[in-house]
Amino acid sequence: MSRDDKNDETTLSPRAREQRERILAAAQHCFVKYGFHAASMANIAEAAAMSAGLIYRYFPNKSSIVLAIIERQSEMELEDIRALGASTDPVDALMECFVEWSRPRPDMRIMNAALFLETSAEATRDKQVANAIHHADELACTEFRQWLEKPAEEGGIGMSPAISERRSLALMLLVEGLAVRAARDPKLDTELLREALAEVVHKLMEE
Amino acid sequence: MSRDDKNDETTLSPRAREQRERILAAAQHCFVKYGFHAASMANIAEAAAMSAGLIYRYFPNKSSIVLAIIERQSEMELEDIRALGASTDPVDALMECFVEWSRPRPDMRIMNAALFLETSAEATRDKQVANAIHHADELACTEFRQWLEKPAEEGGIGMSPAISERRSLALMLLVEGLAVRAARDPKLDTELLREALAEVVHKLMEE
Amino acid sequence: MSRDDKNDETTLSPRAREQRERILAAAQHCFVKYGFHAASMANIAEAAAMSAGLIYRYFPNKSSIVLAIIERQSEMELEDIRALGASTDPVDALMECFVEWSRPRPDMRIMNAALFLETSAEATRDKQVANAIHHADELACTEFRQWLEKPAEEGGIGMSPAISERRSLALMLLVEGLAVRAARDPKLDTELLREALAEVVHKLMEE
Amino acid sequence: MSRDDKNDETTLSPRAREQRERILAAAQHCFVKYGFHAASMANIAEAAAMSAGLIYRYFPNKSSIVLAIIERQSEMELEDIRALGASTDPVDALMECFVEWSRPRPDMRIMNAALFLETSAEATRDKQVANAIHHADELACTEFRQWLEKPAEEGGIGMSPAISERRSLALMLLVEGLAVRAARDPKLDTELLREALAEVVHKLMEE
DNA sequence: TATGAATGAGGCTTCATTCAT
DNA sequence: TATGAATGAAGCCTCATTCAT
Repeated sequence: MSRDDKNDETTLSPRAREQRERILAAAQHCFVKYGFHAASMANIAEAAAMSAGLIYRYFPNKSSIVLAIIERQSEMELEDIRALGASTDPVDALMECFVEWSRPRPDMRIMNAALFLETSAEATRDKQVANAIHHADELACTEFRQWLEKPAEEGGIGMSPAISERRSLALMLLVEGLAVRAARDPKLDTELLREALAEVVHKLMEE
Repeated sequence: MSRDDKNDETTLSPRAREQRERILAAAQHCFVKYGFHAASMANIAEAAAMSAGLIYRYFPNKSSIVLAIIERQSEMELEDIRALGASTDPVDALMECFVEWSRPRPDMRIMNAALFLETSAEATRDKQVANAIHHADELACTEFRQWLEKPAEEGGIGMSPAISERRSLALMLLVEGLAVRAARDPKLDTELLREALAEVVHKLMEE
Repeated sequence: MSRDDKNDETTLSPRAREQRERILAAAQHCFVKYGFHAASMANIAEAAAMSAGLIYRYFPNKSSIVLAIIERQSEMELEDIRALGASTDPVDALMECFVEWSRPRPDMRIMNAALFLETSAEATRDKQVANAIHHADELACTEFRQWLEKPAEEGGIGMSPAISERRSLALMLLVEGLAVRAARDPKLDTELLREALAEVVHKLMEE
Repeated sequence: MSRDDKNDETTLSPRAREQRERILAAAQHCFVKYGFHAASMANIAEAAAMSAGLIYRYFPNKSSIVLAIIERQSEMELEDIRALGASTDPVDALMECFVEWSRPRPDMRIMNAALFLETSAEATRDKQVANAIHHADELACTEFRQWLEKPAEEGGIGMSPAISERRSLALMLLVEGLAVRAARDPKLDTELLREALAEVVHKLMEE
């Protein structure tokens, strides 16, 4: 969370912000394609159409880029979850997630299954990543609970906190399992998946 | 699956098989600790208490070790799933998985959450890994279905194939979500998790 | 000595001279702090509160700055020696040198032990530096001799040229040894040093 | 002083010791030629006729090589001082030092004026270097004092400790000044230098 | 005049892999 | 069979220098 003031988004010139964005997009592309470790700064530089040296004007080192990507990714996850709550049919929202995550070249979207899994694995080894992830997960979990507890008069289910605690966890397992599936079997029969999801999700939303 | 004949397990001398085993155990240890890319051949050689050069007598290169580890891992997954079916209480079996996966140093066991996730991510990029994984997943899924469909007279639930197809998929999502949780939040409250799992699993086992 | 005409001090506008001065002061500061090689143009630019690019309007490259600093330094050395001759007690003057040279942050003064030593070492490798230094040393030596030979009626010692030739060399060894000491042992007991210097200097000033 | 056990000279294989020696000789050569910072690992590798990577089997990084060279150099300095005490005429010994130090290519000897000066300058900036140097200087100073205090019946001067404290410091200044001269003016008239040294040294050896 | 973004070469270091022994 | 020395390519990063603005 604590960023170098130099790169603090609030004090960045438009140009600098633009460049950072370009680099992050390139990095995201390369990380998806090769993985965090296998992607080289040269790969990223090429994808960003700039020299490798220039990247270091905007990021102090490679791992800060990784971290920035992880933070961005976490934000996307949160948005996904919010979309899930906002959608008429949560199953549709989940399916959309699956399809997007398993797309071979998700250029436009930060969230990507392989990245998500690698990030999760990295949390096991890198304290900084672990912290970033933990924070993101807390937000995600809260979001799930608020969704389940939203009163009926607001169009929600109005689940009791005692139950929502368990159910939100179950939902997280499901969503994260979806990410694993997206990576391991991107060609999974979507109809079958939809049915399976529909069943579980509905069971989980009953009081 | 198509292995170099030289290393085909059926033609291997006992000595060779032993050495391969030693190397794989060491590699597993290192991959868990550092990740596939960050673990070096030197790390593995040291963990195996042999010279780096010797490893190349048993494996043509690093990625063949990775592949072998992935295959072994898949076998362990299968065993986990079988244990799940065999246990009196599947929830207990799941909890055991979670605890083992999230252990900081699972020296004795091949299956490990971080490894599983990294492997899954790698499937996105490496065709060979993808194939190995796909095969493993099919076996796993079949196992789940057989468990759900086991006739009542044999102590099973006797679920109908039409339903078990969906439910086995849901179970996989759950189990794989568990792996993600184990990596992202190893200190997760196990009591809460048990309750959440119990609820979903029981719902999924109802006709 | 042969400078680029563009930067010849005689043809420089006051503005340009001012800028050069600012750069040199910054460079001196950085060279003392980091050493000739470790100090970067970016460091110097920051210390001079100007852009890196602008420096190149006043100096063709980094090594020309190094050379300019060396020349300035030589001038300071000469002043030190003159101060030594002019002071009532040469030992006091030497002590002052030592203290200034070994100061951690001699911001105001160009002469600095570490810089002096690095410069001397560089003379071994760079012909231009060697020339600059040789010239400076000749002036310094002459200064010493003139001081020793100054007639008694002018308040001097009136040493004979035959002897002053040797003694001035001995004095240089002493002063330069002082620079080495300042770098190697800046916390050297100044009282002891004063006594040691007093003894030798007085012996060297006897006919 | 505290070395990595792996590189502890007492546990090194003959081969390893040989290689370390080869690397150090090459490094010494390059450091003299280019300076500590300007000499690259590639330079050293080439001079040692081995690949750059191989150097890292024997030294963990460049600065450990620098430190090793500094330690060796300090040992040579000590030997020089001992030779000075042991020689019939200390002035001869000093002259020999000067000549050796100022040789353009002192391949056989570690001690070299430029290296000595650069080391001294580096002590200003690097704590590890400062420590190594401080230790070396203490030994050197002790050596000087023991020489001056050696009783007459053993062929010494038998100087009193009170005086030797000052005189040994003066001698160090002189010797170190000699190093500076060797770097700054390697073509200095040796006859003149000898006379100058003879005079001061003899004065310093009188009670 | 002044900026600072941009480059490209080069520096240090690691590591999979080979090979003489 | 086993070692571990050796290599070379590649990775990350820094920096003097240039150039469009």
